[in-house]
Order: sequence, then structure tokens, then C-alpha cells
Amino acid sequence: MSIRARPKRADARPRPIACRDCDLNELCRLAVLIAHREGRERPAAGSFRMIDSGTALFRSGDAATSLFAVRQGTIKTVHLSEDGHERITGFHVPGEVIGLEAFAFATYRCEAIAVEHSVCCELPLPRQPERLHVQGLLPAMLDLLGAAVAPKVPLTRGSARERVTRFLQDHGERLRRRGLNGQRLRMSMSRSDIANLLDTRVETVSRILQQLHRERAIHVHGSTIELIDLARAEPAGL
Amino acid sequence: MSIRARPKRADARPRPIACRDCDLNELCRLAVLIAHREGRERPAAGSFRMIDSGTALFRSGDAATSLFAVRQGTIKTVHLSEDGHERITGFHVPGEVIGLEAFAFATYRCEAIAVEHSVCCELPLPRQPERLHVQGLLPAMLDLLGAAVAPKVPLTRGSARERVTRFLQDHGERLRRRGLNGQRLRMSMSRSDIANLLDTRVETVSRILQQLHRERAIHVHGSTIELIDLARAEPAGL
DNA sequence: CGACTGATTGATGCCTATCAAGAAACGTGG
DNA sequence: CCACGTTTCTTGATAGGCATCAATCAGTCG
Repeated sequence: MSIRARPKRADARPRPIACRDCDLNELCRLAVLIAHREGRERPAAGSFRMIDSGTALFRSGDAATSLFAVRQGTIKTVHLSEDGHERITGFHVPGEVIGLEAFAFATYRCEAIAVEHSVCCELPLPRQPERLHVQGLLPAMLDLLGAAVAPKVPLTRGSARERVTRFLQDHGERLRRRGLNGQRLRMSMSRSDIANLLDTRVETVSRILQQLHRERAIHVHGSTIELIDLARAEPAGL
Repeated sequence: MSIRARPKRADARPRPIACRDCDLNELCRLAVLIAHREGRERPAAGSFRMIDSGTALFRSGDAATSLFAVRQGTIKTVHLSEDGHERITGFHVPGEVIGLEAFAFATYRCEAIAVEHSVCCELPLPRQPERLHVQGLLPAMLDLLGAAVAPKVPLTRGSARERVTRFLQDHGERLRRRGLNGQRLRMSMSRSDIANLLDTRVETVSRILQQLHRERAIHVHGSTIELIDLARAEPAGL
């Protein structure tokens, strides 16, 4: 059987999102204005970083001086445990912010690695937190941080099937929130990366995707997954 | 066999910790000073809340206007999913702060329920975030939030045995950090609460605790668990 | 003391990890 | 453009871990 008439990988190209849909938008906008007004040496924001697939935006232990917003592509954050194991803690799509731990620590606490060719916006943080207030960035900053600490159910709960469906739903939802296509997902990360995130195995992820495909809940097309009707996959998960 | 010569539950009494060991200390201290200086109507901090076992400090949907620091006892945070399931996201010991989502949302996003008779300190947040700066609370606030967003491996990864051992280690570690006894743990929460947190079943938690007990890695004494040598339980977990 | 709740222990079956192999996609070089 | 090696994904067979059902035991409270 060949349900996988896989199209060429190159057909799918990540697109940048509009600044209006970015979590950093408010902060970024203000920071640019201020930098301009004060005639600063380096722009406080707006500097882009291109990251090739597989390379790091920052690594655990790097000096944490900036926040980053994904503008294009996909960034995975990886936690390195003491025993050397790499645990993926999330995939970040355009509009999402990473590196928030910079507020409390001098160094980043995880690796940020591009899953495909990506572009990020860098927002350098002032060394003195007081400057945040001077610059009027405070409310936006607290929104960003407060939203990040809101308790949410980890993707590593429930059966493997529940994890996969929740992951697909969550991923689509987050893309949709940024004005991107949340139905037809370009899965730029590998199956083993997904398995790592969900704390399961490649084989299991593959099997469940095919299973959902057969049930017409999704449509797997190689690295592209179309969400048809995930709701019908739910009942079995209960 | 009876390895459980369970002592009376009442023997173990939760003790309050010193303010010096509390995560809210810096904020709280400043807030009290300021309230006093300005001769405020209600104290901006220092008000205690007694919570009986099983009752809520706040509920999902309540107006989120304050942070809370656990001063005595144990508070569990529970996330209510759409399908009505209750997922415990953490147990909070004296010195830890809950309700941080108040920074970004008008209402709390989880339930905070006392697992035993507990006491919390309430720190009302100013309605205007700008006041945080005026009051000099900003650096402490950013520390608190930044530390909370640092990526960490969830307790729901790995085998059931790994989860239980990591939970015990983590719990002991957090108590120790507050100057409390991190070796002899009073487990005030039920086994089923632990199972819920670790996304497993009561029977499994019980079996693994007994297993670790037989291996002399811990010493289970009813609701009291003594950590002997968890390191010897690790190798099997790899 | 007796009902009730929480914890422990046992027996059984399902889910998923593991091992193994085949199929498809990708990159490279001819 | 095709051959070839490498990587990624898929599919199958098997074993083991954990959920489930069920029963016993201990502790609590009326």
C-alpha cells in the first residue's frame, strides 16, 4: 500500500508572519521607537538572525541577553539532562517567543535549534530591569511572562494516541493563531523529534499517524499532515 | 507482611518556614514597607490565609488579583480540562509562589487546593503594572517570573519507576531548599494524588514505593517516606 | 464496634518498547 | 537523468511494563 505519494520536500517553503501577529510585537515596536528616538548605537530590536536547519540560535549556557521571536520556520527547544539525554520541550512556530528565562538567569537554560531554515527577531534586554519601565515596555513584558507561566497540561500525558492527537491539535491551533494555515501542517521536524517531545518512540508515532490516516481523521502526505476531523479520534482516547 | 507500621497521622505537623527562605520574601518585604510608609488602607502584604485540608485557596475563574506564597502546609494546583478531568500539575511546599498567571490574566487558570491544613501569605498586585516600578518591586518580580518560565523536564516522562523516583528527589530537593527536612518527607497528599501528578495509577505508585522500600532505596512508613539512597534506584531507570 | 476511605497486593490483558527488515526519500556523483 | 549509499519512515513480530479488575488490609470516623 502506498498512501504516501510523498511530494518533494522542497515544495513547502516557510513563510514569515506579519509583525502584527507576533508575541513580541508590542515590545518590539516600542523598543524600536525608543532606540530611534534615543539615537542608540545598535538597534534595540529589529535585528534578524538567519538560522540554518540543524544549527543553534543559542545553546544552554550561552549568555542570556536577548529574547527571540520566531519570524519564519520552526525552532525546537531542547533540554539537556545531566545524564546526557536530549529532551525536546517544544516546537516554536512564527510569532512565538523563546529565551524568556533570560529575565531570571544570566545564561540560557536550553538549546534552541532550527528544525528547518528559520529567521528570528532578536530583542536585546536592558541590563538594568529598571529600564524596562523607563521604556514603557513593562506591561507588554508582564503579559508575555504571565502567559508563559500559566499552567498547562503537558503533551506527555495520556496514551500515545492521545499525545499524538493533542500534539497535532495544539500545533495547528498555534499556527492558526498566527494567521498561518492550521489545517494543512508542514511537519518540518522529523518523526523522531515528535517522538522525543511526546516521550514515545518513532515507530509508535508512525503507527498512530497511519492509524489516524486510515480512520480519515487526518491525511498524512509525507511531511505534510492535513487535519481532517481530529474530533473523531477523540472518543477512543477517553 | 507489614512494613507499614503506620504512625498516627496527627504526629506530623506542618511547620511554617522563615520568611527569609520564601520566594516572595523580597517582594513581600518591600511591599510591606511601602504600604506602611504610604499609610495604606489595607496592608499590601502580610495578610495570612488559613486553608483547611481539601478546601481551595482560589479556583479556576476567580478574579486573579494576588500572588500567594505557601507558608505552611502543602497546596496542590489542579488543571481542569474541558472534558472534566482533573490533572494535578504540582504540589507546592512552603516558600513557593502560586498564582503567577495573575500577571497576564484577569482570572486564575487553575485550582489551588490545600492537601493538608495550610497557611498562605497573600500579596495583592497593583492594578497598574506601572506601580510595580514605583514600588521598586520590579527586579524581584522579574526574577520570580523568569525562574518560573525556565524550561524543565516534566515529571510525566519516562517509566513509572523513573517518575516516582524523580518526584521523590524533586520533592525532597524543594523542601531542602527551604531549610526543611528533605530526607524524611511527610507525604501529606494521597497516593492517588501522586499518581495523578505522575500520570499513572495508584496501584503502580504503591507497588513502586514498596519496590524501592525492599531495595533499601527509601523507607516507607505510611505517609512518611524517608529517602535513604535514591541513587541506587537510578541505574535501573536508564 | 462497624462502615468507609485509602493503601497494598495479586492475576490478567492491553499498549507500547524493542528488535528487525523493508520501503521511500534525499544527496551525491557519474 | 540515473545509480547508489545514506537517512528517514513504515510495517511486522515479540516481549515487557503498566492498566485494569478484584480482594485484602489498615486507618479514620461516626
